[in-house]
Amino acid sequence: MNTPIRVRFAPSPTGPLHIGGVRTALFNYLFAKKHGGTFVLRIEDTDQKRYVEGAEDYVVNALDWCNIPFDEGPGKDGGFGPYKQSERKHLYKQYVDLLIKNNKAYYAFDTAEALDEERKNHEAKSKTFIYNWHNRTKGRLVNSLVLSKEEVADKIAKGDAYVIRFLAPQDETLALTDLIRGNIKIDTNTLDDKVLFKSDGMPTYHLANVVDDYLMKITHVIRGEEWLPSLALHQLLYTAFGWKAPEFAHLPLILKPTGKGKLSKRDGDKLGFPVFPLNWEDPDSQSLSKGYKESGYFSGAVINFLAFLGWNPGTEQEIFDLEELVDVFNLKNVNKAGARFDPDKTKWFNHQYMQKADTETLAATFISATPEIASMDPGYVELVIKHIKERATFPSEFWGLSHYFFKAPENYAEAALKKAWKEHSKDLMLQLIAQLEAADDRSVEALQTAIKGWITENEIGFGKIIMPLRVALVGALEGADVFDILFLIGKAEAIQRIQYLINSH
RNA sequence: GGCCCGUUCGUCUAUCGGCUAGGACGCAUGGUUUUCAUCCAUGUAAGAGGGGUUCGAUUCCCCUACGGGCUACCA
Repeated sequence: MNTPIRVRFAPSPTGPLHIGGVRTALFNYLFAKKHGGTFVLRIEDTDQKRYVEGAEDYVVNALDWCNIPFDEGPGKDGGFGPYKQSERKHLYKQYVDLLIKNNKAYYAFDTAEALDEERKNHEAKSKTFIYNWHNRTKGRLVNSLVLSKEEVADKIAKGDAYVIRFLAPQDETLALTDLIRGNIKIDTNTLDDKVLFKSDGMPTYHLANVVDDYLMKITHVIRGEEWLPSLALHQLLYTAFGWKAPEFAHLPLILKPTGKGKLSKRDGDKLGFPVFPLNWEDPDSQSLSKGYKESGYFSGAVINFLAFLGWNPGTEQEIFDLEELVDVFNLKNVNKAGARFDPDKTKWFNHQYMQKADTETLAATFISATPEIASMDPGYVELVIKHIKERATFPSEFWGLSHYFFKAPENYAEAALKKAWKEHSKDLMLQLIAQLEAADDRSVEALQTAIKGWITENEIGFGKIIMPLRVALVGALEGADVFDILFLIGKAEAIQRIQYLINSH
């Protein structure tokens, strides 16, 4: 009795998929998986002018990286294909003709220039030009509502350009339902007669969207709030066709971290955080926009923080993997208000995921990304990672955090030297070398016991030993536990580094 | 301008008429680390304003303000 749940993510290939788009895809995915449904990807490329080469592949790759692959879509036919609207072009005309036949739509021959002119005139009188009931049969507009049947047929036969407009009903109050926002009432007199079919023979978004959702048996339309104003039109279209409309849910928008408006590409450039999942090189300007992937974000972290933009589980748990999200996701917990994007919190999420990440994998990527350690033993690198990952948010920080595990410092930080290197230091370091040579170095603990014991017994003071030792090993007063460093690089290397500091100061 | 949606700490949010308004990020302070970071603890800080409804409103209704979206032969 239950109809199978089918949702779709329907981006337009006009550029790289924006992080807001990824969130829409994610919520669709979560909803589908939660209900054992199907997640469909449909490419809405009805506007050839805005088509951008590579954008479609980008969407697929991005979803793939995010681990939210589609069940049906381009290259994955589930019996409802094709999944690109340009390949479905032939389907739409018959539906719009049906609307014309039933007096739900009409031909309009107004040129773009003529309409622009109307708009300007209205604006000059500080009025708004709306193509609908109050002027479609009056004024200067040319359409099949005012022309005779013969005139219309004649114009079409002659090859005059035309569009097909929806005939919005008059004096009706529409009761719309949104799963997130509840009931919305709309006066149909405020609606305009939207173009359904363009003069280039392509449908507009509104027509293609409704027809395809119907043909693809979509049960729930989960999309961004920017579509809320179109809900009335879409509902009306379903009614006009005599189809049962799907359920609708409009997601709150993702807003800029600071300032006004919704998150845009420029915010990322300006504030230094990605707004795209993957790198994107603009084919025209050749300019590169950084992606989350290439910036060192874990896809799980990106998904996690995206899920929390406009949604929350109602509990105090914040870290969720994809499966857990599927488990607890609920449209009822989606907020109505727009959510400001917070780059700091995304970094915090990434830090959390860094701690959970597999050290062997981290070591492997670290090695391949760092020429200095290309020939290092992966086991050793993994040990190093274990010691430094708690201080890292991104893998790109690894080298800066761990270089002293691989090579001796080439110079010493001025401030560190000033603080740690005193009159007695040379002598003490010489003594330390002697202690190290004799020390049991089979474990960190043994090493630590030996050195600490020596310091305590002779009442030298930890600072006098540990600080210059750290400077010798690291080159600065920073880094991991000094005994961990000592143990990992080995006492021979450590002695060499201490000797070098003694000789040079 | 018109239409629609929204409004709890700086930010993301919990609260489904009865709370000292909870958590997280950020920030501050303290502790751990004789380093730095992490980590831990504590602190900081909110219900846009005005009317109703009610014994009682952050929660329900209305108005105003503010924010956002849409207003193309773009999606």
